[in-house]
Amino acid sequence: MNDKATLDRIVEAADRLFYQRGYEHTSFSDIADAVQISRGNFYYHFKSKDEILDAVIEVRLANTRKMLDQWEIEGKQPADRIRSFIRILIANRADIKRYGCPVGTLCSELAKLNHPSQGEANRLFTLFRTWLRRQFELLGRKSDADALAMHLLARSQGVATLASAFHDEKFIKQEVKQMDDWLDGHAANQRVRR
Amino acid sequence: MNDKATLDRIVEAADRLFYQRGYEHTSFSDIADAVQISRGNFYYHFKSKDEILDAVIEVRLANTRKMLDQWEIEGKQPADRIRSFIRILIANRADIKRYGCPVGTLCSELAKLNHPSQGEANRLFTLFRTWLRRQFELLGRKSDADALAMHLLARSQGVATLASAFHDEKFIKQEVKQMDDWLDGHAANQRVRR
DNA sequence: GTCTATACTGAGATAGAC
DNA sequence: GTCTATCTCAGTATAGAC
Repeated sequence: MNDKATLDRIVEAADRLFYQRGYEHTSFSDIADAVQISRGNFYYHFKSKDEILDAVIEVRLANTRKMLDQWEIEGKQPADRIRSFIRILIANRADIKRYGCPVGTLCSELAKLNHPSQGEANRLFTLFRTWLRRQFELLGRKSDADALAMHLLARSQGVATLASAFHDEKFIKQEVKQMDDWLDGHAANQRVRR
Repeated sequence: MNDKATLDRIVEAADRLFYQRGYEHTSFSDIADAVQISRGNFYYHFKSKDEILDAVIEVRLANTRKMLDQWEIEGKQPADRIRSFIRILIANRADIKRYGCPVGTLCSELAKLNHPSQGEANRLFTLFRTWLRRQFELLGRKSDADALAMHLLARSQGVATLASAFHDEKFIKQEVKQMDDWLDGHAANQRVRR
C-alpha cells in the first residue's frame, strides 16, 4: 500500500479510538496495533500526536459538511432537514450509549486539557449551529433562529450524555419523540403544526 | 495538623483538580503541589490514585445529598424545589463555562476509560434523578415523573456542554428561562400555569 | 516507507529514614 | 505522619538500518 493509504488508515483508526477511549487515553501503541504498523512509522506521517488529532478533526469537519449538504439535498422542507439532524441520535444510538456524542465528548476533553486544538474541535459544533440556524430562518424564525439552533443542539447533547451514563437507548427514543413534537410546534408557518 | 486534616485536604484538592483538568490528566504531583505535601506522603493516606477518586466521589455524593435535603427544606412547593435544581446552572455558571458540569464530564471520562468506578460516579446522576422524580410525583405527575426528571437532567447537561464549548454564559441564562417556562407548563395541578 | 533499537520523560508506586 | 530516594513502567519521540 502507498503513503496515502497508510496515512488515511492512521487517521481512520485514530478517529475511532479517540472517540471510544478519549484522546489522551489513546496511545500510539493502540493506534499502531489497530493499523498494524510499528510505532516508529508514525513519525514518517506525523510529527506528533497533536498533529494526528488535528488531522482527525479535519476529517470530522469534512465528513460533517458532507452530511449536512446531503441533508440539505434530501430534505425539501427545512423541517424535514432538521428532522434529519434529530435522527442521528437514533441512527448512532448504539455508539452514543457506549461513548456519548463524538463532538461533545471531544470538546469537553480538550477543554480540560486546555489543548491548543480546542478551537478547531469547537468548529464542529459551529457547523451544526450555523446549519440549524439557517434551517430555522427558512422556517420563518428570523429573530430567534440562533436560539432555536442552540436549544436543539443542547437537547441532543444532554440526551447523549444521559443515555451514556444510564446505558439507556429507550431514553434516546423517548427524547427524540419529544424533540420531534417540539419541532412541530416551532415550524410555525409551514402548517406542520401538531 | 493531624491525619484527618491532611486526608481531607487531599480529597478537597483532588476534587477540584479532577473537575478542572479531568481525572487522568491530574497527576499526583499536581495534587501534591496544591496540598503542599510530598508525593510519597500520599501513600500513607491512600493506596492508589483510584482510591482517591473513590473518596472524591463519596464526598460529592455526600455533598449532593446535603444540597438536595436543603432544597427540600427551603422549597415549600415541589415546583420551587425543582427551580432550585435549575438554579445551579446560574449559580455555577462561571465554572460551567470553563469546565462543564462536574457530574457529566466525570461520568463521560470514566466511561471512556472504562474505569471500575463508573458505577459509583453514575450514582451522582441517580441522586438527582430520584430526587427530581419525587418532586414531579408530588406535582401530580405520577405516570411520567421519571421521564420528566430525565428530561430536565438532560436539558441541564446539554446547556453545560454547549456553554463550555462556546464559552457563553448568556446562553445559560437564556436556557434557564426556557426551563422555568417549561416547568410552569408542567406544574399542572399547582396553579403555577403560565 | 517501514522497521528496530533506543533515548527521554513523567507517571504511579514502594522502601526506609526521620 | 511526612519526607527523600528510588523503582518500574508506559508514553512520546528520535536515529538509523533496510
